[in-house]
Amino acid sequence: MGRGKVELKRIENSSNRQVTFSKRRNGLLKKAFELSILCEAEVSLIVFSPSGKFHHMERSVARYRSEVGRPGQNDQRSRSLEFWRCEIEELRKTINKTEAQLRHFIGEDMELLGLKELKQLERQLKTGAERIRSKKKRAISEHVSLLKSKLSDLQKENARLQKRLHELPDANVSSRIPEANECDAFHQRRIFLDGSQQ
Amino acid sequence: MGRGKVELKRIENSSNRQVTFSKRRNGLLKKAFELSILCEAEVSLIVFSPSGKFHHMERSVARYRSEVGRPGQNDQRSRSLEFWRCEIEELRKTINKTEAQLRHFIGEDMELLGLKELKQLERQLKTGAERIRSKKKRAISEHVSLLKSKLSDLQKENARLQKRLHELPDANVSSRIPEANECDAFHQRRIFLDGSQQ
DNA sequence: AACTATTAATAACG
DNA sequence: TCGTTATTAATAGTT
Repeated sequence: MGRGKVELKRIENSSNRQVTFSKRRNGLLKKAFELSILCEAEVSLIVFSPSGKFHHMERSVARYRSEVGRPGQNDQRSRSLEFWRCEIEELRKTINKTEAQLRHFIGEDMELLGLKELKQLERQLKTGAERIRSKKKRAISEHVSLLKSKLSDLQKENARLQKRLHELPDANVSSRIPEANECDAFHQRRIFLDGSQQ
Repeated sequence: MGRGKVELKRIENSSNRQVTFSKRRNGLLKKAFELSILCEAEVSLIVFSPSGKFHHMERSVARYRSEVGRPGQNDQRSRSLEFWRCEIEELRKTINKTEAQLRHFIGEDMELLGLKELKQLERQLKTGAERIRSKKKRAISEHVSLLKSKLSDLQKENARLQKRLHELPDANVSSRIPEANECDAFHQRRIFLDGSQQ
């Protein structure tokens, strides 16, 4: 159904694949839902996109029961589905709570916080900031040491190369050779720039 | 699609319902399979017929794992449970990630962070701390206003009571009554202490 | 289960 | 992403 039939194999064009995924996923969810309504079936459809996003459609006996108010058929299937859904709900709650805390740390969603919570938050932030600052200091000083040792190595290498150049007969040198001090300055500037960018 | 459209409600005729279930279930399974191939998606479709029969279609890492890792376990029930387990695993991962971020904010678990991440973290903390400080200020000033208005009300009430006491004959007063200014000072000191503790 | 008249889904395109 | 349209695919009712 479409302008021409498609053969059943991975769609190579990534953009086409994404579009087709989106359309067919919706179609599938719709049909799954229809089946569950028309035929009173328990349907559970789970789709992970290639990029890892999660989509699902579910209409189980348990849900139907709660909607219609019909007393339960306590068969194992619906109970096990129920169990997993509960488990998942719990996990989602945990995620929401943790994410809320996270937002509090960056100063969002604070409307419901009391003075006490704000104070605690501030203290935690202060501790955190101090620890991070000291960690950063350490990281920077390590980085600087590394740069210094690189600089020193390069300077030594420079000296060695210059020495070798001076030892060569003039005939082997085709173009102008920079003087030792020019060369040094050139290398040192390069190194300095590299360092400052990191 | 068929001779006339159908409305989305339970098919009352039981035989029609069974036929439709069978047809649509096959269609759904087919489409789910196509989606998984065309778009490289992980798809799990589980259908329980009204009479309790189980049908499913899946193409996913979980299936691969359950078939390759534990060859004996490929009965239908355990496979459907496998998907829920998978979903739960994903959620747990999300929780772990969020909690790690949270620990970063309080300055723990920073061993693996680079300079860039540390800088970003510091900036976020700073912003957060500022927002929290201003929110706290607002909360405190609101609290102080509240206390002030309470103070004012109490002072008025005091004045009123004292006036009534003075109007009474001396015989009705059993103990010493504080002077108006003593009373004021007492209240103001209490309120001041309350305010400074918060 | 097979058949078809119809509706629904969707591939390609804008 | 969103809408349109030419086509194919699914399927409701029928045999």
